[in-house]
Amino acid sequence: MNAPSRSRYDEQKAEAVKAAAAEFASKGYHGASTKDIAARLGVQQGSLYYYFRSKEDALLEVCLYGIRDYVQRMERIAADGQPFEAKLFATVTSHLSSYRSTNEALKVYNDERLYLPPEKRRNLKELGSAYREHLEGIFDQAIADGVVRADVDSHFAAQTVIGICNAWGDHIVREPDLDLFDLTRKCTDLLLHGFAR
Amino acid sequence: MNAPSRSRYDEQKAEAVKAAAAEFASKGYHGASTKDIAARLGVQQGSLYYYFRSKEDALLEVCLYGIRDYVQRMERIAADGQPFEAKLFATVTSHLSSYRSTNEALKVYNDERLYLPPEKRRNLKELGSAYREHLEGIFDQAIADGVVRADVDSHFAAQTVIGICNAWGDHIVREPDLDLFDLTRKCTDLLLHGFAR
DNA sequence: TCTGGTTTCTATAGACCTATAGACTCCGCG
DNA sequence: CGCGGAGTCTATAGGTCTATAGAAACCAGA
Repeated sequence: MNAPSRSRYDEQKAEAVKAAAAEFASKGYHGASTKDIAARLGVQQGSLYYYFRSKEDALLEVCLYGIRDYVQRMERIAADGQPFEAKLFATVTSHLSSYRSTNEALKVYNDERLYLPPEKRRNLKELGSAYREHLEGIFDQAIADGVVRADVDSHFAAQTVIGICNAWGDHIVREPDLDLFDLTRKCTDLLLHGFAR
Repeated sequence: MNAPSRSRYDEQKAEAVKAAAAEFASKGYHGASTKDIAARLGVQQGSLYYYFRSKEDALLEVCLYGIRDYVQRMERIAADGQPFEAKLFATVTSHLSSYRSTNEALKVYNDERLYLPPEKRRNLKELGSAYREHLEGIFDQAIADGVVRADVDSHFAAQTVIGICNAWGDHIVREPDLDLFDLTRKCTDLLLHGFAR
């Protein structure tokens, strides 16, 4: 991709983050050892410490990698001029496809970030809140526009959208041939109209 | 409760399972040590092995404890003669309130069961499948009755109901003064009618 | 009080894990 | 060729973890 502009160090570090993400995702933060990560990366255990100050820092980097571009996408969706339904569809698409594109790092963000000490979690918290608040804003706007029912609690709605996407994310990670488009359609259909006739 | 009918061993073991559940829920299976569990129970680390053959067995027992009565409740809901809406409400109520009543064991079942080796997970799998299938059956029936739209995929619907409940379950465990009734109402409202006007 | 069973304790073996220190290899450049 | 830095390796200190073995405490009934 942008190989020429990245140093060998950056490239290798990105690989290391991916390896850590994969191990953390499948075994959990505490269940994955630095030896496991190193083995996946094809180096010796001690060599990891050339790229990470500590295992905890590796987790932090994976989490950041997992949520960053994802928040940016959310900002773009919130700011574009699309109607509510399109925004919702785009949100779900973005969220679900993250589970494929960013190599399990989002799953790690969701499941393992709580194991970080508070001071290291601060940046993450801001990113996560930013995401939720953008989504809430989209719902507030839709309520004001009369597209969403006035009695809907936008905080509940945003959390639930995130929750549904994360819940299906677990399935996506585990079942590689799930049809994401179909799943996205079903999710937005539920969110908009429910199951009742 | 039924203290007279239970031996001292059974009582202490139940306490041990609860302690293990609490530790596994807050630190994860690998992050919680047998020493932590013992400390919470008020005994020495080695003493745990009087009740559990291994740490893994402790996890298994916690998971079983977490899902058992919950499946039974689902069976009762599926079999009662109530209309669909009432069944759905009861399902969500049952699921969400489990996160309070059974002391985090359901959370452990959801988040940590994958760390069990396949042979120990078999029983759990059956219980989990039973749960999902009952829920699917409720949706199939509702579709047949014309209460739920014919184009709804009952498998997707069941998984999503479970996913939403689990997602909110995480919040419930972390925030003790969430209003469960209100939350249940909002969830069923979403599931039935969606957010759109 | 003595006895046998139940429950808990102490102590430890043996494994594994993180992080560090210092040596080694590789490669671009003068 | 020789140098210097980047990246990787080996080896290990120091800690924690699970599981076990055997001693000790407790308790009910004869």
